[in-house]
Amino acid sequence: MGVMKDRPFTPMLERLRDTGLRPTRQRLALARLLFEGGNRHVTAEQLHAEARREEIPVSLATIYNTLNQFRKAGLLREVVVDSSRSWFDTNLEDHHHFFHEATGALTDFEAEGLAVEGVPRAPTGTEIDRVEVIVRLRDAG
Amino acid sequence: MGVMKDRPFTPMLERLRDTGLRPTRQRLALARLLFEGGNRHVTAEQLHAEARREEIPVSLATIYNTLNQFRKAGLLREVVVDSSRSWFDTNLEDHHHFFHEATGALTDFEAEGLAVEGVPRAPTGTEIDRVEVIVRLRDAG
DNA sequence: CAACAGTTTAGATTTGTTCTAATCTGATTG
DNA sequence: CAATCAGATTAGAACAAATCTAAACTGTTG
Repeated sequence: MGVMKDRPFTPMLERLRDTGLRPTRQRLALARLLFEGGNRHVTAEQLHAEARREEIPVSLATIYNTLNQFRKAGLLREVVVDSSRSWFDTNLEDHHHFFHEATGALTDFEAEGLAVEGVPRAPTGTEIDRVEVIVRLRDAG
Repeated sequence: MGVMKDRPFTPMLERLRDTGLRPTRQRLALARLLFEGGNRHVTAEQLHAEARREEIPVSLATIYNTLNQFRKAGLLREVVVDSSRSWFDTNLEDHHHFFHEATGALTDFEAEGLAVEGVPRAPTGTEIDRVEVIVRLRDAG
């Protein structure tokens, strides 16, 4: 509801064109890594390493450009949980995150079933953009 | 409940000694900036600038050391809202944050009155450390 | 297929943070 | 109260993530 879900087989090429981004070799290849095969979280360095493994010729600068363009185009969301690097999340549905401090592992959980009540009103001149819930985990003891 | 609150006039010196940190000139001066005069949020650079203004001779390295030691000692909490820098919060009570994306302004709101319900159980082997709520704000339209 | 705006790139740059190793200082002890 | 020494501070180097630069390249359009 709300979010217009892409049909699973919309070719990447079309999806990119729709955002106004030219479907170049690099963007197409990165889009495939990111969007084919389920939701995922990546950092720029991770995606770069993965691209190298798949022998996709793409520079780190382009990885950063592309992640930011995809984010601006609404194809990705940034998740801020870790002050040392930026995470990007392909899951656009309403959801929240588990963050395991010890390992840096980031996992989604659906917002369905979660209720945040009693959020105070936004300060004058502002309005609420999004309520983000981060559940920080430690090893069970 | 839970959090042992310091009496407001516990001298800084004692508070530091209690944490096992030697009350040096620098730590004492920084503790005064941080803890006297109400709760606040600072970045390392901000605190350094402030110290310079007050003519407290302290290096940026010491600011970082001190903020991290205070955090480990439980005198400060780190707030992760912004992937470009670390914020430290002197408010140790149970509370959450407004974050105004446009200006970078960070504000507290009390957890009292807020209810987060339906948080799924923690993945096996882990347990919930803390549930953090970040209310991201945009300019009212 | 010419032309050009948009894209990619290597490498330099910037920024926040941590590290290093030399110097200094608060606490302890005789 | 002087000597000692673990712990603290420091300037500057080093590091890592991210952005910028300007030159080369490539989709698209006419």
